[in-house]
Amino acid sequence: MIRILLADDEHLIRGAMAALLSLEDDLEVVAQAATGAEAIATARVVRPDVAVIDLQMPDLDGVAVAQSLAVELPTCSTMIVTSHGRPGHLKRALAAGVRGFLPKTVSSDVLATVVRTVHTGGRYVDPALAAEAISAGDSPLTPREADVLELALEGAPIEEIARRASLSPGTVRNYLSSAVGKTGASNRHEAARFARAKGWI
Amino acid sequence: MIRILLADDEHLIRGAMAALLSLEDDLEVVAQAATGAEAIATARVVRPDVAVIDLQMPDLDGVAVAQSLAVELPTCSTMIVTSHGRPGHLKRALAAGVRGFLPKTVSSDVLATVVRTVHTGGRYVDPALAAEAISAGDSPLTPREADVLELALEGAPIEEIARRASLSPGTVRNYLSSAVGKTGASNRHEAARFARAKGWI
DNA sequence: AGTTCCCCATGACAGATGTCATGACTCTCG
DNA sequence: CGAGAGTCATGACATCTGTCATGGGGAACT
Repeated sequence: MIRILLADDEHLIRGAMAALLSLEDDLEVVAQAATGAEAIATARVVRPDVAVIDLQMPDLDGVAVAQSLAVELPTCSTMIVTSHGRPGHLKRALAAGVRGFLPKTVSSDVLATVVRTVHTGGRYVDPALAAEAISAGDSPLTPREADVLELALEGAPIEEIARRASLSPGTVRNYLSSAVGKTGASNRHEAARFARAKGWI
Repeated sequence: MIRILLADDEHLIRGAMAALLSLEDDLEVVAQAATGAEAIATARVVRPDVAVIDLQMPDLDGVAVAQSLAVELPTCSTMIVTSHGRPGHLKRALAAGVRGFLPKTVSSDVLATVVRTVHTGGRYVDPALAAEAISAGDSPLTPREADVLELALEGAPIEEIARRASLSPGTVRNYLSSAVGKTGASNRHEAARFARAKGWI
């Protein structure tokens, strides 16, 4: 019997997934959590075999949870399910030791299969997401450029970005200009959206 | 027995919700759809009592589906479930004749209860979303301002917005300036994000 | 030691953007 | 009808942004 921890902030989804996984004879949902912190705390106690974590949760990112679990419970395999699969997340997740990465568009059969796969030490990444990640390529942005571009995401004026990044406005403009060039965008806002879509920030 | 049509592009969620609803004795999921168009086509054939529609789907918006169903199948009550509850959607949904509006954070009990409520002609809107919608207030933007601001959302330069809206660049700048003033933002990008958050565009 | 890349900054310039004044046309409402 | 509001446009002005040249300092690699 594979003991599963399920974490998703959407109560409905979580309950439904639990119901669905429980239909399988060899799977058992032994704990549920609605936040990242809760997931970690619960995992410490119940020590599940597999943790199925939603990528987007109010507090801790699914990847952050996976990172903690990898350290604290090396015997527990972590897999992530997500609604919006951006390439960057996949890379970060794999780097954090996640063994399975699925969009929520897969069928329940696949989910159950992947739970078994990761439990036996295998890995599984959704082919479509993998292809997207490969096509997105590596980020051409330097760390600083990425920082600044991320602050630009909310549409703040350069003055504010400079303050928040503790840089001179001129430097911010240089970084942004460079980022705009690298992304092929026509202004920083477009560049920021593009980089976000690629998972670079 | 209440006959239900379930539409959600996320296969996993849809299957899970179906499993969950089927646990109830008086509910029966008679059809499922992965897109808006599919939902409408299927509904025409199976004529369900209640349609449970996800707000965000690849093709047609959940609200658009609700609108079609209200016309074609007046006997079918429509309710919408969503992950990201923005106030504007709620208003649009109610205007489209939707009888129930829920975030996916609710428990399955609530879902089942609301299905029964809307089936008997009642209405149900999640209290938290309702409060948010009220606090967001009505949009101060004129229709044209909203149009233009929406085009600005992607970060396009004014030149392109003007082309896409078939307006002169000067006019676009006037609308945007007005919108920026009304939202209290410091530039159009911030204004666009703000308006989006409020559900105005 | 030299090269290369990143970080940070400044200054200058052109073009994009935000703001304001102004005006014509249309529609609605009292 | 007149008032008010929305739509569309133009012109002028100040400011913001994007781009480019330039330079010092540090880290990494050859």
